[in-house]
Amino acid sequence: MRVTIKDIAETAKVSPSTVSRILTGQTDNYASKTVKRVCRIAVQMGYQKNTAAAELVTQKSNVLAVIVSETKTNFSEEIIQGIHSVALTNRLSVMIVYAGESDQALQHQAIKTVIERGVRGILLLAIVPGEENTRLLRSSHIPFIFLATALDKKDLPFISSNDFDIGYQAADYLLKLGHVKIGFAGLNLGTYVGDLRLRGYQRAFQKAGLDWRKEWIQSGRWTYQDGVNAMKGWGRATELTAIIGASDLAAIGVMNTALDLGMTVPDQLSVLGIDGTSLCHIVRPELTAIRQAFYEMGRRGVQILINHTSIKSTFTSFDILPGSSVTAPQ
Amino acid sequence: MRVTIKDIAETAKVSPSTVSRILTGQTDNYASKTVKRVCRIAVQMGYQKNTAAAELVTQKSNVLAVIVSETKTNFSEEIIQGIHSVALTNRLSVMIVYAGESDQALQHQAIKTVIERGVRGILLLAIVPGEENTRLLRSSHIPFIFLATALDKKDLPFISSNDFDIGYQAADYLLKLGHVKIGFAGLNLGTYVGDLRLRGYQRAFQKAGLDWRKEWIQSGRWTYQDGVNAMKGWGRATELTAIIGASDLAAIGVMNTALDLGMTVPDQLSVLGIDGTSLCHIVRPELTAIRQAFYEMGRRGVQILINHTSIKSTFTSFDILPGSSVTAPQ
DNA sequence: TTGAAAGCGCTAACAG
DNA sequence: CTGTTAGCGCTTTCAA
Repeated sequence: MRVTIKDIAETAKVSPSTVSRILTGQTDNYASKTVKRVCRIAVQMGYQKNTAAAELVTQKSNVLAVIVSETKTNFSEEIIQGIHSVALTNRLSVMIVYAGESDQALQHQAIKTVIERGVRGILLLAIVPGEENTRLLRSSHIPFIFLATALDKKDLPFISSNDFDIGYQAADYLLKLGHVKIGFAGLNLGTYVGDLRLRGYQRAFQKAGLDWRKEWIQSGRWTYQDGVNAMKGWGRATELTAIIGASDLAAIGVMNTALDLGMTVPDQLSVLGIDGTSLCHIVRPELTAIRQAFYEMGRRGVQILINHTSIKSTFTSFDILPGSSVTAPQ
Repeated sequence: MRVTIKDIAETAKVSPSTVSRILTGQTDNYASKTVKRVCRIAVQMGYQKNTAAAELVTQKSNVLAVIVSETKTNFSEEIIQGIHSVALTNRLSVMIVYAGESDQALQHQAIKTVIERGVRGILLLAIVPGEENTRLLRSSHIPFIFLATALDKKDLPFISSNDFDIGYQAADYLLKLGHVKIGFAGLNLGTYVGDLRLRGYQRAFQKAGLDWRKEWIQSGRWTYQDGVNAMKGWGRATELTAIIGASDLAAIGVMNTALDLGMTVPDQLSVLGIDGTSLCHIVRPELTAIRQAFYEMGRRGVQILINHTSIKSTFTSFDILPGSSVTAPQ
């Protein structure tokens, strides 16, 4: 049996309440010799607090839950680091639970688990919730926020980039360099985020007074393989002079496939990623990308959850991560 | 206030114990109409179990803790997936806590947190513990196991590859291809794992009746940058015809730097990684690597912790992940 | 400066 | 088939 507060109380010849108060730092009005004695005995006996008991009585928890999509997104690590950085300074611990991206049953399971633990807040990473899970979240009265994915249900709070702007800026960046035939690979069309990015892209063309073509858009699910497939589809003789990857991985898929086809990047084909993760630096040529503020999303998410202000959606900024995979058309 | 079992009991006109039993699935000897009624009411009232209370009374938890090194290791994801796969089928949830790799204070904090939660088991990823933390772990009486890092303290259980063999096989593979001047970049010498890999490498040379040189070994801390630095140090005119990276990232650092220096890979220089993570596929040329069984480490780790057999150290196997970064010397 | 006592929400004997 | 009762380990009034 683990040693309890009561055991300490007995050996220290004080009451359990005294031990409790001292161990939780309320030493203000205790004789300092009592404090010292109790602490010493606690250590000697190898006392470890029982968090479950404490949480039960105080009715609050110091755990933040992060529900992560299982999908191979390589940016979650960065977000989680942001989350940890703020959690640490607030003496919160972090519990990470995996769920499918859109498998509602798995999602339900994950959400239920963390609600039953009475966590202090819930951060949902790249998760798109169904009706029922939305209800479940709401009914828990636990503060929650979605990260890295915008949602079209207006009353669900999220922190993400403005995906319309991302699409717009990506296309605009290439258009301004002089490209006019620009592909878009790996976009998950039919999702809110995917559609927004596409509309941003289209808008940039419209503003430039140029036309885009349907066959320049190759949808997918943000993956490396989607980039590969798109590029294979367009082939070596493509009219495109620049391609936007819907994610870093998709862009790298495009780039590698282009290289495999014997094309040169960026001279024959410019490739622009979206995300700006560490992968950009380790591929050759280094990937130029729209860099999202993932770390910041994590930080801000926690801050919003623990400050008892109202939780509303915000956008984080993004910028261009310079690389060597984009140039003006030759 | 959240709905409790007592609330349900009242509206259903039964006792709390009845509700408890039904909700925990002990419906065997209950009138099925009672069961149905109770379940219906529970759902209607939006009941969510209070896990803290349940764990307090049953004195056991369904949480596995994973303590992860903050160091930029890119294989932890694979291990964690392995952990989750087994956890899921055993209805265990997983809590991930970050700690420094060798910052004993951060480690202590992390270990303490999970012990205080009374978790079911502790998995430590790429963590090398100090004396005090070892004691702390032991004194908790919670089963624990180290993953992906061998330990020289014989009584601490771990699951990892045999690092001596890895070093040996890596060198042997290149020697058998005909290389005789082989570098080793990014090894963290002074650590148990780093030293073992080096000894394996040396042994392979000895067996082949060949000599290695001190300047062929460039130590570091497994990072990309260490690979870059090592290759910069050797320079374009190096006598080396093949290089082993201590990790995939280190190998990629070597490879990219060699390319930047105008060398060709693998013709002028073969590069072999250690780890075999997904990065190998997205770099060009694709990285050939010693592939460790990370997913399996995670799976086996959980199985060992939850089977109440004795917990002892084991090795997982490794193999060669074929790529295009290694060839016979030209 | 300290203690007594109540109770958080749940489970599990033991009783009927 | 169901209820009564006790108690997990902790915190926190209230009282001294």
